[in-house]
Amino acid sequence: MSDTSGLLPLPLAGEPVAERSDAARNRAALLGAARELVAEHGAENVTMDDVAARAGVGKGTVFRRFGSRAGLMVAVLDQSEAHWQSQVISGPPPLGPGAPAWERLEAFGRSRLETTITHGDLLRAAGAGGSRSGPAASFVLQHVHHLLLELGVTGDVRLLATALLAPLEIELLDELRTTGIDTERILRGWLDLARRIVGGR
Amino acid sequence: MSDTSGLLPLPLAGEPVAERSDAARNRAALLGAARELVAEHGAENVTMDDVAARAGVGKGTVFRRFGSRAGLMVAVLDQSEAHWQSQVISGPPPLGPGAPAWERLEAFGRSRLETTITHGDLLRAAGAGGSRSGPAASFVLQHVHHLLLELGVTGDVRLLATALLAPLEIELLDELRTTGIDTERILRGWLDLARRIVGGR
DNA sequence: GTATGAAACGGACTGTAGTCCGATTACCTC
DNA sequence: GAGGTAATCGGACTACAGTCCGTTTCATAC
Repeated sequence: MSDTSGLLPLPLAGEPVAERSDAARNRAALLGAARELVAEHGAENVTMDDVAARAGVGKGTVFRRFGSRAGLMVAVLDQSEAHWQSQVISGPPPLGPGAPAWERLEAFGRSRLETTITHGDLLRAAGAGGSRSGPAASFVLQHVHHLLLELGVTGDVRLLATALLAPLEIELLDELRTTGIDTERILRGWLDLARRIVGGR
Repeated sequence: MSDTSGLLPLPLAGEPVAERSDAARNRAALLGAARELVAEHGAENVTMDDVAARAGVGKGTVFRRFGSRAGLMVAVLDQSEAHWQSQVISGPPPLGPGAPAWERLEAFGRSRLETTITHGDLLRAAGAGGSRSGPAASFVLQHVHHLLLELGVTGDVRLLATALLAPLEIELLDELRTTGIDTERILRGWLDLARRIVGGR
């Protein structure tokens, strides 16, 4: 009961109740194995058994740590997107800070479109909500939300940001490109959409 | 070689090369079985074996006719949406024809949002592209495209229509509602988006 | 160091989507 | 109506995601 020591496993805020050392080690091993296998064979050709074997753990462990195949892919994705995020947070303008908000939004669209296509197989493997769950996803939403506010957009900005991101989801892009619409046209369309949402420009 | 008879299986346009009678019979039986099972147990609890058994055919046949579980669900969906489509084509305004385009678009959004949520389980089972493939999906796109044109929207109207539909996809709606955003707010947000896309209003 | 309880482990097991190929059947020609 | 052929059929088979539970390992207390 009495917390005599001041140096405990700090059960501070909400959930993250600290992870046992073997658990942490396995999480890292699994993430590494998954990253390698995805790089070698493409996300669509990586099975959970593969990942478990490469990491040298049992299959049950993969699921205990990541919940599902989609969950694992989201975790890999979050790693892969770290560099992109750093570009947005502290890279050179106009993607990074320092440029006017509208130019940052333009740069964001261009860059996000590229990144989504590059990580296409991971995003598809991460499943429907893959591009919408996990740290990477909320970072993106947060960023657009912020830019829209800076641009003086009024109303339900949260929903407008979501609406602006929706057409950049991989499934939709796949569909459009299958129909013969190329990336260039998609980008122009998105910029037009952004312009209309932001208003007068 | 020589086409002496004028009354052949008419290989007219593109694909539909006519279906053998047993094939057609089985397609109908499968569709019926699937519809019943979905109604009884919900799409997420219907397996391909169930459907094959209920229709009294082999499992291979289900896949030959519909390609995949998602394909089957899209087919069921297309049936389920027939009534909704008829409302749009020839029902009373403002959803049906006769009302000003803007009012029709408002009615469309409201109605589409409801329908998507109602058919949620089917749409989810139809998978990512489920709401974007099949006759039902292209009908919806076509309709929005048409209304936007009537409203004098200029630019890449095809892409704008797609962008306007994207936030109504079931996965996104699920996500929003999980976050505690209710249907009413989603609808208001969508109408705001539509207003911005259409311009001045 | 030892004891103890909780958490994590692993791999056999289950359920289901999707494939394969020999047997069957519809349909056209003569 | 017999024959030929290409499409269709069916159900055993494969591959993979996800579950379950007896066993092992970690962390803390004493």
